[in-house]
Amino acid sequence: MAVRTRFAPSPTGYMHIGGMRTALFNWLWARRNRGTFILRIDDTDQQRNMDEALGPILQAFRWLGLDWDEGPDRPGPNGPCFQSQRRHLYDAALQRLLADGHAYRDFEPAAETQRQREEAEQQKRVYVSSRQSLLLTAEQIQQQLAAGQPCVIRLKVPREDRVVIDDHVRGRVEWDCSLMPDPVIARSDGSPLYNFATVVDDAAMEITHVIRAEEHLSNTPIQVLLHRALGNNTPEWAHIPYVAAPGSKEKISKRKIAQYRKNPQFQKLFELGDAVLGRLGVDAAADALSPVMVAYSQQVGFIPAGVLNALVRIGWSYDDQTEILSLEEMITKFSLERVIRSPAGLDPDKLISFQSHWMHQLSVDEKLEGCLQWLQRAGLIADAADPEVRQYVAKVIDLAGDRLRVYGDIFSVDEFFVADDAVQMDQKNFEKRVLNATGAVELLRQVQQLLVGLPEYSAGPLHDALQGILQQRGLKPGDLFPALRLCISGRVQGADLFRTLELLGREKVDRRLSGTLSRIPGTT
RNA sequence: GGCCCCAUCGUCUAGUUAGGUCCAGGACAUCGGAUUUUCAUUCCGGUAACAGGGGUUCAAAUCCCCUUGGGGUCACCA
Repeated sequence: MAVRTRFAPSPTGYMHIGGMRTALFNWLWARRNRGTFILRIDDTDQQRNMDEALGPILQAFRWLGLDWDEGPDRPGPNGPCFQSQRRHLYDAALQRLLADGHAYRDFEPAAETQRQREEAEQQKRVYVSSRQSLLLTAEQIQQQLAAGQPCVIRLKVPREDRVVIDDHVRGRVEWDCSLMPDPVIARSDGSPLYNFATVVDDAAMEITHVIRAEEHLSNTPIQVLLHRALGNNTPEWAHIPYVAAPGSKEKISKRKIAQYRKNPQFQKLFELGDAVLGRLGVDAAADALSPVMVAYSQQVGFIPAGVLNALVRIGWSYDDQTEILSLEEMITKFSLERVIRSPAGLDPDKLISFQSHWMHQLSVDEKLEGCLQWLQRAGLIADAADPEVRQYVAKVIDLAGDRLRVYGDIFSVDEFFVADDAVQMDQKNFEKRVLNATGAVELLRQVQQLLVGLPEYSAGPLHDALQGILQQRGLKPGDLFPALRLCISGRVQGADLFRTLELLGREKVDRRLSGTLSRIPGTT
């Protein structure tokens, strides 16, 4: 039978990193089996603006290159992919269940049910539904209905049964039905609940493998029972571990961002993110964007290959060696059997490491397209289409080399883009290397003179000339290079100094040197 | 609390189904060293783990039991 998997997010307005990992596993399983991947929208409880809430989710899929065979924009042979548009199916199934006696109308007031629940808990007794409404005769039920008495519809759990599944990752898991309350499958307004709609749709869409996070494991017996009651074939199950917060076993959550900021393991990612997002005018401290969301990595300038590689290795491995995998390799190598059982924490450091690896694989042209976008959004370049700008940026990228891990890292060499008087000076090092270093200022003046008159302003000659001064004066590289770099870029560290000088060019270097040196008090 | 799940270096994991080749392998992080004008990269090297206790066995990270710990879930949310 052809494999059909689905990922069914509810439109929340953002794509969660953990959900993305679940989606990836579903997608991978479908692709590796030449099956079908379905994107279904679980919007049974949503009143908000669909476009707005769904947009970011589809956007995340498109960005990462996970395509769907059936989805919001392309209904499958089994109907639309919005649950809100499949109501007739749920209604029909409900009628069937009611007629068969697998489900019943429960007129018990919610407060009363709640009371019983609490009472059972107090008495340390397992709570199961009272089923008082089952005592009603058909006439009584009609009367209640006619009187407008509200009721929910519950599945009548066969209490003498057991549910046993053979989960692809967890193995055999079983439940005793005598311990289960009758789950509500339709609200008093007749609308279906998640567990019910899911089962109806999974069956209608002929889903063969339900691959979802472990937190759904407790929903499984209910869904199995529902499938049985409906006479469906039960899909195969694979409950993958949820994605935990770095260094913990707790499910990673959007609400705990403030906590994560204090987490040393999250340090680097936040530093990277803050630096980039700050430049883009995005308030990273606000709730709107956080590392828990897929959009965060995109905004910071991660590339799909890096994110995908990090995601696939959370809770899954191919063997004891393979770390680097392209999407294509994942497709051929992925298997449910090698999904790990215990929760796995997202490792921000490893994310960055995978990202660096894949970024380094990109050609200068590919990096160029990305960096141009970031530079433009930060207002550091005026026109990304301008051939001269493009050529210049390409050179900067080449010079930056491995320092460019994410597109946003282009901001770490912003000395190539800001105005001469807008260079941010590392004041502390400036004092140490220039102001308080004996003879530094005088040396820099001599260097400035030398550079202005240098016949050929390129890395080689620049190197030779500067080395020449050092030799002449019996100085070490450390006496000049950091100081010079500071004057022209504001930083003590960076890419090759001579190539930096060359790229910046004679005029800029001279202006920056003049500007910096003129601000030094007590000198003329 | 009930039900269910999980437990190997700081982290992600290999090894557990078929016990021996594992005084436990890889990757990231970290620490040292080499290269380099600095940083980054690259290359070498180091530190570092089978939660605890009982069994079974000639032999257990691997099988069984118990304990402990962690987590998920218990809605007219998804």
